[in-house]
Amino acid sequence: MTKVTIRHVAEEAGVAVKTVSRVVNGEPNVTRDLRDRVERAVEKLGYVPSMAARRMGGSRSYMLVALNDRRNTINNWQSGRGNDWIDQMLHGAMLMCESHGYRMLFELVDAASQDLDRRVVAILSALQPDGLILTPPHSQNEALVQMLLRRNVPVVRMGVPGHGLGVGVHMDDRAAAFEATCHLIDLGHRRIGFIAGSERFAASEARRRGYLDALAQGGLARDESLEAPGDFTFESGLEAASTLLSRDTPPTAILASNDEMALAVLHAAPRFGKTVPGDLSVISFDDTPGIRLSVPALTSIRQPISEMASRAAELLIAASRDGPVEAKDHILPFGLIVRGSTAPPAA
Amino acid sequence: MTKVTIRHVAEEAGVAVKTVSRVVNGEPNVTRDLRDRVERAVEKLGYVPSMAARRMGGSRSYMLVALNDRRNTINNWQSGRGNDWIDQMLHGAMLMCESHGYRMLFELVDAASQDLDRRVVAILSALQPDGLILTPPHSQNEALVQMLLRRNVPVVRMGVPGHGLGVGVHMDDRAAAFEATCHLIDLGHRRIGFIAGSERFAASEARRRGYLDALAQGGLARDESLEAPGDFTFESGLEAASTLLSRDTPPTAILASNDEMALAVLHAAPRFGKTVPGDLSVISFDDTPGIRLSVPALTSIRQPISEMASRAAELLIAASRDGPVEAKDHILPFGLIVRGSTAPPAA
DNA sequence: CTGAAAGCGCTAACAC
DNA sequence: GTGTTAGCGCTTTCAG
Repeated sequence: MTKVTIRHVAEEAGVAVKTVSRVVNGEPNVTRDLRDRVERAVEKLGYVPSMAARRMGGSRSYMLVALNDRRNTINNWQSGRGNDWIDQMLHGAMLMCESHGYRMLFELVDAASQDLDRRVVAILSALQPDGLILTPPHSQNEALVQMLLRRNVPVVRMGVPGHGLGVGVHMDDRAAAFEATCHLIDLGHRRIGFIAGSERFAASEARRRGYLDALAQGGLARDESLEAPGDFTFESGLEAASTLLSRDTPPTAILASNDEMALAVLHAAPRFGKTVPGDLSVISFDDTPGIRLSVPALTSIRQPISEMASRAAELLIAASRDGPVEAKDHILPFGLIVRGSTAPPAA
Repeated sequence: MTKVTIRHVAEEAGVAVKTVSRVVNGEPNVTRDLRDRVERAVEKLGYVPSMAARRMGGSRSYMLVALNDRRNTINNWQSGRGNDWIDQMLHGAMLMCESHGYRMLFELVDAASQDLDRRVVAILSALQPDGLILTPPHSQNEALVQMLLRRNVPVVRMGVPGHGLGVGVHMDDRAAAFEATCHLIDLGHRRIGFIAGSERFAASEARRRGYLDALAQGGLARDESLEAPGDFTFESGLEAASTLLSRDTPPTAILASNDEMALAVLHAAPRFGKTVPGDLSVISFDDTPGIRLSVPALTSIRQPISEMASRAAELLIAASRDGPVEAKDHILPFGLIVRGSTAPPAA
């Protein structure tokens, strides 16, 4: 447990502490010879700089913090429903951090908290990260983002457009809903239902827009009675499905704003004498792990979560070296994964 | 962005820095009056101690590291299959850490790595955590644990018994397999198949033992041709199912060592003209999120992952205050979740 | 190109 | 009870 410090390396190599520091951090102005000697000493002693000391001495902490909604996250964990967003975010961000010698710390703060700002500032004070990744719904909290920007905290907003307020890394939800709806129209559907997502999330409105865009382009009149509200829960999906399917002229296809609600449609369909995809096609958003196992497996829009997280981390790490991130949006491609829940309407 | 340090608080309250430190850390020997003054100053200034500085000055880092297998974890992420173990581990450990003012850092190291020890030591050197949570397969690597213990790193081994080598937090896999098998026997099954898990994991052998225990207690002779090997993958489950179901006298029930392989049995059954649970009952291990969605939903043994992680964190945090953790095992209760995949055998 | 010295914000040890 | 001092291991600044 004898700790190896930079001083030990310096002695071993017969150089000054600062020289070791230069070598370890890849700084210029070291002769080949000294560099070799230091590297050999580092190797021999198994030296690894202490993160804490680096933070104390220098201006960087080699750490990024990702902020997630506490309630949502814990709910997902507790219900045993899994947590695809968290998984994919870790996937993307951790690996990117790793490849740059950074660490990713993942923190939970309740988005509905009264003293949200205070809590976030407390995290920043304690951790002093080199950057902050905000996920929905935090990432759409303009007041929060503004406060952070005012404090010069490097921030990337994930899952939403930055609209000039900081940098955003996201997919085009509107285009995705458009493409999903077009897929249904191409199959021959004319009455296409839509189950909206929670208004707490900006993506919900974008998805509705995309749905309407596609109707318009397909020459189909908007029928508001084909649009049902939802809040991303299974229960709300059940209710929306009942509303839509009990109409006199029910839709032959439904676009649900997330997987959970689409699964609810699958669940509700038999009660209305509908088989999927025979009598009813279903498309969902998110492509979470479970939907491969449903019967039928769901056709779904895949969000590039790990890619967004990876990009977010990359931008922040670059910024910690080269100065402020440019306040622009990075739009990453989504995918339409066609599985068994979509088919032409019954003749 | 003006950083608030302990010195600012000391000035504001008109006391010495050490007094602030005492108050913030809940140490004794401070009068009511001074304590109040300091607390008010802390509140007013929004002071939060810097983790890095705490680590530098003191003997604690207020941080725990959880070590997971890199390959497994990344595979699960990439395949979009979800990662229940990681989710539940974070759930348990993070919340426990949070409630004690600790942080949880989650690290990936390839268990098959040639220089595993070196990599782990590098993590410890960089982070200097107050404790290390080992998960399978790292937690069963005796050499690794021994190295860690030699270096006086506080360690908790998750998912496996400690056998006196450090502290273990786990469930009783043997008893769980026993109970699952008994459930099948109680339903009236006499020919019960078993699909083993990968030998890389110690739990696999324990599960086989439990299966055999139950057969013995139920007065059923062991029939080795009812035991098929597996490695926790869907493919291996498919192969095992084929082997078992193509016998002249196929089993009427199968106990699979994890969900993935059980889902494979569900998938294979129709090919052999079997319906589940009519002709074939299936029980699995792990109770991951997806199996609620399979048809039928799987009866499964639930591992108390979040509880184990929570306990592990608790032990480590206690140890960082009160000295070494006692080298004993903590056995947490599992659950048998009965769903739709088990029923009495066809008459 | 290299090195010496001065902190970073905190706590441990010790004095008062 | 309370305050003072001396580091922790690094990087920053500034001399050489």
